[in-house]
Amino acid sequence: MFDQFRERFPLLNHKWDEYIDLYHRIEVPAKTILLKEGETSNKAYMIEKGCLRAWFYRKDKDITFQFFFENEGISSTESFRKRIPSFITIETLEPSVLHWISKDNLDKIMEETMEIPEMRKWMMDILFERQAHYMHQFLSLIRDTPTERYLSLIKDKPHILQRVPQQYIASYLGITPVSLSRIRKKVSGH
Amino acid sequence: MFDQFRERFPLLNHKWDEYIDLYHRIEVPAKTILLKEGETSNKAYMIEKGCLRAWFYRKDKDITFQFFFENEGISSTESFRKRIPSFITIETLEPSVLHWISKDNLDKIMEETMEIPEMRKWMMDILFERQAHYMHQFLSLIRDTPTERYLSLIKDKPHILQRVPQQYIASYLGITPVSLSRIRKKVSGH
DNA sequence: GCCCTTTCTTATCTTTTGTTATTTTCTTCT
DNA sequence: AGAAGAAAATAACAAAAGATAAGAAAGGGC
Repeated sequence: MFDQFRERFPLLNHKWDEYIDLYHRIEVPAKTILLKEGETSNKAYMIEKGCLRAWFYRKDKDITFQFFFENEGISSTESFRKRIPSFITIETLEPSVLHWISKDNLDKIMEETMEIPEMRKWMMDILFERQAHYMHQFLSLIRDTPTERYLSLIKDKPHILQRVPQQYIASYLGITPVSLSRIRKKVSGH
Repeated sequence: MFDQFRERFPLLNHKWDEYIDLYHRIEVPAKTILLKEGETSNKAYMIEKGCLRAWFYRKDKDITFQFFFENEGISSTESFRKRIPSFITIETLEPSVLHWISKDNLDKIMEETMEIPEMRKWMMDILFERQAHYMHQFLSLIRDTPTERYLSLIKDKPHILQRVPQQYIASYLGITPVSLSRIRKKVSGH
């Protein structure tokens, strides 16, 4: 799962071995909570296999605000970065295979690799992409109707619909499960 | 306006002079369009005085998705970074004093300063903060009602309400001007 | 395969928002 | 200051979404 990095950058191979050794592989069942709202995150995860969601409570309902799949990284960004309590819970939706690394070790990797211009550029790209991702999410909410957002989801991220229970998708779209069910009926040719 | 940077970082003073010379000061009236939807951005701006908004068309209505004030930087991020057409228009709301720099020059500054660990850390912080900003915007839209969002705006960013016409705030909240007017009436004690 | 639990759908009613049009208030410009 | 234009408030109606409850469908565990 880390071969993509190894191939991509001209860092000496043994350095990659060293870094990859700092990751720990774990297998966990569905509905495993990796980080609880209020706790301070000190692990970042890479997903080898499976699917996770990040969510939080709001008036005794849970609101999902992001899904994660294979080859993506996941952490409670602000909590992990600033060592403050997380406002989200991270939970597996399927049995998953994950690789985690501690904050201290990741910081160490960062410090070293950020000296290398190429790695730096790569890191910046990732940060800009993530910023753009959230910006477009925000934009879609002020611009589109729930029906339009559902249709975009079908078009752009069909894998989410296939693997994630509908109730979680509803809150991700900013609506109730009942409303999503109505929209689904409407768009499937009344 | 650049003194904040000069004081903050131990870069030799003459380096700052050199960088600051790459900025051009301009004074523009209200409703000046600095970048038009579809054009490729090659300038980034710093705001010395005034107030701007970023917006785009949607079904012949304009939708505002961000406001900018004194001491903030503004550009069509993706357009500027990737040299692709911008999907937003940038426009002054008040007569403003701005400082702009070309992409080439800013790239040059970046390349040099990113070698310095302290500057790098600062840059990373900025990128993370911006990511967190959009994330929270997104979150607020799937979590809160328009009324709640309006109340947060009063509480957290009262300066926006004081300086920006209501119709623009409405689309920023994801609702119509009529609806915002109703909400205002409701929360001001029926 | 069967039971139990969870998830999804459907129905009804209430509340909120959108739409369109009109009136009132506020700005701006000469 | 006064006129013209822009912005905001209001009204009336339509459309959409929330809340709650009940029944149908699906999925997991044994």
